Amino acid sequence: MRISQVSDRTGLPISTLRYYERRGILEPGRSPEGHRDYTEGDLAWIAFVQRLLEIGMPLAQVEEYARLRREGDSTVPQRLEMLYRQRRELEGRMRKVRTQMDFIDRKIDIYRRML
Amino acid sequence: MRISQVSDRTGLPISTLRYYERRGILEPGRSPEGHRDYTEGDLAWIAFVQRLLEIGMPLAQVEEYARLRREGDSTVPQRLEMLYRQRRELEGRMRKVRTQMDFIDRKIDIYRRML
DNA sequence: GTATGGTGTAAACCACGGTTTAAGGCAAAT
DNA sequence: ATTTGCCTTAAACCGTGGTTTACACCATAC
Repeated sequence: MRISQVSDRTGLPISTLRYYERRGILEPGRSPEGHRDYTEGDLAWIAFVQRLLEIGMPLAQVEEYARLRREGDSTVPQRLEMLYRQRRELEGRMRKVRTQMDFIDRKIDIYRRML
Repeated sequence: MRISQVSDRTGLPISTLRYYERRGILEPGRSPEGHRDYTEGDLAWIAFVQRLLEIGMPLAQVEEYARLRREGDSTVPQRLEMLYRQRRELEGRMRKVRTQMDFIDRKIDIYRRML
């Protein structure tokens, strides 16, 4: 599958697909003419990468994740550890949002009393 | 109070205090020599600005908030509306984090089964 | 044969919220 | 006297996650 199709199916701009490749996250095969040639497996991996980014994992960490993945199944424990770390990250974010909510609610209350 | 003390008490670098001033968020008085002279009221306002930024309000909106504040109590309803808007923003963020949490939990589960 | 569309590369550019540097000046403290 | 702390303006720089530009190549469509 060529890059424009991948762009259509993933919603990622072509430029971004090439950018991820520069960062070592993707490494599609090449057609005889030197064009990128993506497999369905590549597509699934891109979808996963999109999720990792959505949950706030920095690109550098996704890069590291990709590196581990290339090394094979023996690195599953490390990858799992990365996911756990990200989960803790999310827990922190959740707590933070709750604190912020409390703050804004108090402030809103003060303002309402002023009216 | 001079700028270095404000920097110490708020944790904001001097450069940032001057930057906020350029953006129209702060406007401390001046000493006879032309040095910035902050009051306790300024300090309280800076603390509030820090909270607004922490909860993810863009600097441009904080600027707008500051502008309203300068206009006096008649703008309290508009400011209240800004706070409501930010609260809705936070609600969205909360929902998002919950979705992300679900995703990562599912993925962790899959990986654990692989081991 | 030439126009169109897709591909390739490297490198500059973007938003955002600042931070840092440069270059010069004034006033109080040591 | 010289160090320290403040003042000014203007502009460059930072990280992050891309986006855009400039330029060329290749293959099919007309």
